Amino acid sequence: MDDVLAQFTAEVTRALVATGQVPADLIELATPKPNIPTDLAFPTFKAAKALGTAPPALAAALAAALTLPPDGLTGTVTTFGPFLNFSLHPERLAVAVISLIRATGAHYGHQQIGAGRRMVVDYSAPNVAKRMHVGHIRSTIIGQALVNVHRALGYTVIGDNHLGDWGKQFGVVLASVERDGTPTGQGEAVLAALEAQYARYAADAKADPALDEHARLWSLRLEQGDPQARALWQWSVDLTMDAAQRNYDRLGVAIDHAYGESFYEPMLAEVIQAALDHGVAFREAGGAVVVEALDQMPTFLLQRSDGGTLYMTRDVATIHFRVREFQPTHIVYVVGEPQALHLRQLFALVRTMGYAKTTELTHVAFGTVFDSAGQPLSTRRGNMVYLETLLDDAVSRARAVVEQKSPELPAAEKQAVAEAVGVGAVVYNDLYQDPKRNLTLDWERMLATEGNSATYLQYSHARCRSILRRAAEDGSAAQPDALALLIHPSETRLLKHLARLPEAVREAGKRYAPFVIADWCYTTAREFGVFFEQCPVLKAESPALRAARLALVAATATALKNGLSLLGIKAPERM
RNA sequence: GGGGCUGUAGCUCAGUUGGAUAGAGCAGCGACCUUCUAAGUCGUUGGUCGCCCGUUCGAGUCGGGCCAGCCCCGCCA
Repeated sequence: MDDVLAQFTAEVTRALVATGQVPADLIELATPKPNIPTDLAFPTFKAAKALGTAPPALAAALAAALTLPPDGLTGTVTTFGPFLNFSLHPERLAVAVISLIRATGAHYGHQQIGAGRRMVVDYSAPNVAKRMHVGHIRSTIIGQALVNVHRALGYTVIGDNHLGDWGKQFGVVLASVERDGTPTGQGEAVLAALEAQYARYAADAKADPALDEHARLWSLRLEQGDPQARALWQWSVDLTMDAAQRNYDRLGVAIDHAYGESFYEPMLAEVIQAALDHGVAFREAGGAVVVEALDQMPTFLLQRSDGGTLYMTRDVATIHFRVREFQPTHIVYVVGEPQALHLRQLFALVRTMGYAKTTELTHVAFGTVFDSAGQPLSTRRGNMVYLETLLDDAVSRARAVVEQKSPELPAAEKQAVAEAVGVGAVVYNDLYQDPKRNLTLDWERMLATEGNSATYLQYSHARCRSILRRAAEDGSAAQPDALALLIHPSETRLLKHLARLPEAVREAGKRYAPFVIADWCYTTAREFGVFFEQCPVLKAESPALRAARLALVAATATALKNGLSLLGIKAPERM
């Protein structure tokens, strides 16, 4: 089913072509900026030039010659100099938009443009034996939103959690466990303990070469499949995933697979050999396998001189595996901007090797998180913020606000609202702006309950639901409606914006930019806020108008909830 | 030295096939709760779109050159 604006555009295009005065390939319609009081414009500059006439003359001639369908979505047609402007017909807009939202419900905004395409999304990727921190939250939250958006667009999406469960540092993890024992506890607390003993061991090893050598030995035992090393490693993987899962559950994150780096260990020799055979890489005198001067990019390694592999090696193997296993049309990496060069090199290498001939490879780069003093967050600086404590803190602050604003709610509901609001604030903080910008962790901004904030969006939804609940209680919800009565300017503005959700979802997918949907949600909430002030619903002048406004409120609630759901934000019924 | 990202109001950000008068929020000032949730709404203050040049009917948007901030550039991930 075409969305309303697509129908409108098609209708206008058909009418323009039917005049016989302008060929279809010269018709480029534009959506004017919000400050321009029209809904669709035909800037006639190019067409006029091609036809050898003046733009204002062409606009006027077309306006005179146009015949629009009498029952269509187009209302008035006007000219403004060289611009030929089309406005939506308020009554028919209301009927079309609300009917479509009613018919599609929780799927309003969903479409099928991605049908038949398969997308692997690589996101989250926590490191085993470490807590998830703000660096992982960006990948996790942006990645899940992109998964949601592309599923809504009809793509078959496969999420893959590329766990950092391999590499040299595991020798230190295992050696420290051997020396200091296995910490016990729940969630991130036990991981914190493990991190601490890792740090102690690493520090001691700097002074004591024997400890360093011992860690190297554990690393080797692990790579060779030694049962004891393997068992300890598995224990740390399970521990990490348990803790991560608690965070994922709260964030509405569900990742289909977790093929960690370790999974690719058996495929690495083949990858190195293939690169050598192909000639894209060579083995230098010291033994290292080198890729040089690929697409003017800096040299990098596929194998260390001591025979060890690198994350590049595993990443090549990962693409090779994903292509064979999933036959994806797209692979999307939700990885920080500092790794941009690495991924460009990776993509260039697999292209050269012929591993991903028909797969589009995309790096969705996100910026670095800074603290309020402008310092990057790092364990070493001591300003690191961990995901679980971040969520807990946000929820407890939200709880205080709920206590103050809605003391009448039952305790269990207060807690549920606080969880939705607190977690929503953290999620929204990562989704309200373009991911490639750097982000400042600003508690005031993040936990704001006004302006462009998750809380404001949730509040707007709750207000809709509140009206609908009252209507259901007094029985007025059952009245027959007359949607064509919705012609108040604030109603029309709201309806026009509701009509834009499908387009916003498409754009968010195309640009890998969830903030497009966040923006849509925000504008929806604003337009609803104006409508709420200006148009009484339950006390509307007539039963028919009340019923029509109730339908608009219901449509707004549905659409807003859909938008929030794509972002992974819950929409409580009351708050 | 080479490369990437960013630069729009005091602060945080939108502005994407070039198009009309560059938009929000926060902060500041002022107004509105006997009417559906004031976590709201309205008004107002605030701009050399980093700088210069170019492309053209038209540039915040495209191209080139500078400037500033962050990041990356073989044996970590």
